[in-house]
Amino acid sequence: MAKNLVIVESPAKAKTIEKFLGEDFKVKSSFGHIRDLTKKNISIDIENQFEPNYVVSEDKQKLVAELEKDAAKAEIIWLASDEDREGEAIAWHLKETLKLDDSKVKRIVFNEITKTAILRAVENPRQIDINLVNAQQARRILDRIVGYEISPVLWRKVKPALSAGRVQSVAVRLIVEREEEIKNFVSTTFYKVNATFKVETDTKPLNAVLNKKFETKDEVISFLKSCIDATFTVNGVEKKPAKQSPAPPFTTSTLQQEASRKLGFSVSKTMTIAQKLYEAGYITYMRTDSVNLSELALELAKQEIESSFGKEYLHIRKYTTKSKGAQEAHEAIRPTYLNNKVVEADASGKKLYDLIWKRTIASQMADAKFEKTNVDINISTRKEKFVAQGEIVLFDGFLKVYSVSTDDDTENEENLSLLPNIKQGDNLELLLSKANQSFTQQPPRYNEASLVKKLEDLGIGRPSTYAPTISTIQKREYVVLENRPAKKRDVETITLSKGQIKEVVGVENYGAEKLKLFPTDIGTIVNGFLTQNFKDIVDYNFTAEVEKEFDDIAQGHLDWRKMLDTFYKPFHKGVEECSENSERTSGERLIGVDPKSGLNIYAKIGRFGPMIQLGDTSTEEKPKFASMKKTQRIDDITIEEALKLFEMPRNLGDYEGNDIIVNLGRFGPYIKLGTSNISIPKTEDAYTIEYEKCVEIIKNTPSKDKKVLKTFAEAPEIEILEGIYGPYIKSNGSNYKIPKGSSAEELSLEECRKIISEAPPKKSTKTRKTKK
DNA sequence: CAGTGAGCGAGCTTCCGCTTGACTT
Repeated sequence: MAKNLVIVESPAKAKTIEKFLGEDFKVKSSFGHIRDLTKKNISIDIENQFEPNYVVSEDKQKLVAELEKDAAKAEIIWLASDEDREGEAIAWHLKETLKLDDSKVKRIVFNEITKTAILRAVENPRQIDINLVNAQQARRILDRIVGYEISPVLWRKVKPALSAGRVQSVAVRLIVEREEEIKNFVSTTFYKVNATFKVETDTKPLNAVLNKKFETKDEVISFLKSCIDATFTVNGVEKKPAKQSPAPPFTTSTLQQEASRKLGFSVSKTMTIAQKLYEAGYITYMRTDSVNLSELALELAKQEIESSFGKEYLHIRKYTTKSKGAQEAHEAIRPTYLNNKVVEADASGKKLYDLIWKRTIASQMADAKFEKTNVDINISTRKEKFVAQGEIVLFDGFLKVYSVSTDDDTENEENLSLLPNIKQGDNLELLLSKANQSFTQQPPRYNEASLVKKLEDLGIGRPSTYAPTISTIQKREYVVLENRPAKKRDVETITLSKGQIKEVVGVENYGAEKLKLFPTDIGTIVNGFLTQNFKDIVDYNFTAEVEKEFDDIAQGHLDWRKMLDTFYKPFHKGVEECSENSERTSGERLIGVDPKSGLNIYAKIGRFGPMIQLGDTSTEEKPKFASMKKTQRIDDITIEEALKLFEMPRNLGDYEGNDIIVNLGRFGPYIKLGTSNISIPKTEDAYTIEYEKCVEIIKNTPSKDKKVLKTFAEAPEIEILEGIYGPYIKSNGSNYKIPKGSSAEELSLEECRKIISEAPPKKSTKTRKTKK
């Protein structure tokens, strides 16, 4: 039996390390945290100095029992969780939970997985840093208090099952406020003038841009008029060197951004693929905020660059992080072996690996060098100048393998290239001058990746939570990912050619959106409620401020319980005041009056989401209600659209003895026919769909008869059925998996009963139940 | 799995950060 037990966080890491350490060491993984506050209540004894109540969750009990057994047999237990706040806490929880004696525990850390680094770590053990652990406890408890005290206020004041938190609520706020900026944005128009000149000494024409933008068409026309008889002279030709440096290696956030821009991957898709590459040993850990590369990686990069591109392309660089709150427990994301250009993976895996390989290699390559040329051209009749820019690449450097893309989808940049041969004093002949009408652009909406970037800039959230946060705010229906078609607008183009000024009006597309984050009514209303009642918590600087205090705790300068006490007193007072005094918030808007009944029509948030109310609640007559469609917004729904919602259900008449009833359900439009319900495809409109079409849908819907493999006369409640995941047993409404190795048709009643009685109690049924 | 919204009140919802499979009918 091994004398040493090493515990790391990740099983993939455990496997690698075991190889380096030899027979005396057994390496196990804790799979992250092993215990936490209980989920069902706040789990903190606030009166008793914020004493937390930690429990080992059900899915970790087996693991903890195993670790206990291994620890009992070992002489020394090496706690090798990550070198950051959470890692230190994991080590401490392990020590506490496994009841390890101080004399047997050694805490070691390494932030690269190489034999030298690990052996060095083993030679330099230390004790658990309790200050750092306390900083984590403060973080954990503060997040729990914020989440579990504010969320219930939302349940009472807005809608059940909503949530608020230090991270998610700021994410929603960013999206809501950006939408407001867009709504208030007034586009202004301006004109950019460019010109094409004939050059005496070259056949290639010279393209230039006027150094002034005009606001009105009159200004443009007067400018072009003054060009008709003007002479154009090259005033100066200036050449200067320029360079571009490569981007640093990937962190989680930059990988998500680049995979989104270059490969079109969602944030969660990127993480799933990266996880697989990591488990296969192709890349280093994918949840990191560090841009650092290990000495080993730099050596591998050097070899690869020298052999593939030559010595002149090599430029070893050390990058330092700029992001707030980075803890740098891991390396940057890089290929484990840089000479490995292609990996065995599916198409997406190959693409993501290729991106990581290129970014890593490029980060250690030389700057690209350019020569930039600026030419200004005098106009004899005006003081404005035309300006031409040229650029030639002297040395491509890192651009040989990688160029960073930007979020700017507007191709504003001129296509820079080689200029024709010209010198100062040359006279130019104007061939064409063109003024294009342009419009100032509204601020861009966030997509998943740009939201992650913004959160990281604010120091909010961690690499392991970016993807889950994005999914949470969508699950709560605070925001939606949507596309918007382009709109059209007229654009004027005014040209001057051969002494003639002409105007043309064309049409341009603008404002198309693809997979952008839009706030919903609920998101907007909850954000309004939070910014009004919990201003400090949703402040963009809140996280940065508490992080400073967590750092003080980690340094031993601040007591964690005191810190929490200082935070809690005013916070809790705010919670109580808000739940007593603030009004229920429904975002109610009076749309107008129903022309038929004269009743008021309101749009508001109800218990089940956005709805239309016909009539007032204070009157004798009970109001009528109808849910709004997902695409409709309280802000801009019209009376006509609202009244249309009351046209459901529609009875289209008899079909084989039953009425065809078209209605809207929780899962969208459907046809009710007798006892069966049939979904109406998205291509049809439930408000206008006709009888014949419904019959067609009914006929095309396969009957839901389940394939019964076996029944028992003695026990009619037990059935063996064929499902999409293979055969299973159904008994009294519950389903049971058939153990591997047994044939479904040959199961006896006794065996079925045994499977049913031995089945583990259902764990996750709650999450699948309809939310009621 | 298929409209609900008053009011009564049971009993439920909820956070962030660290890690992977188990699971779905």
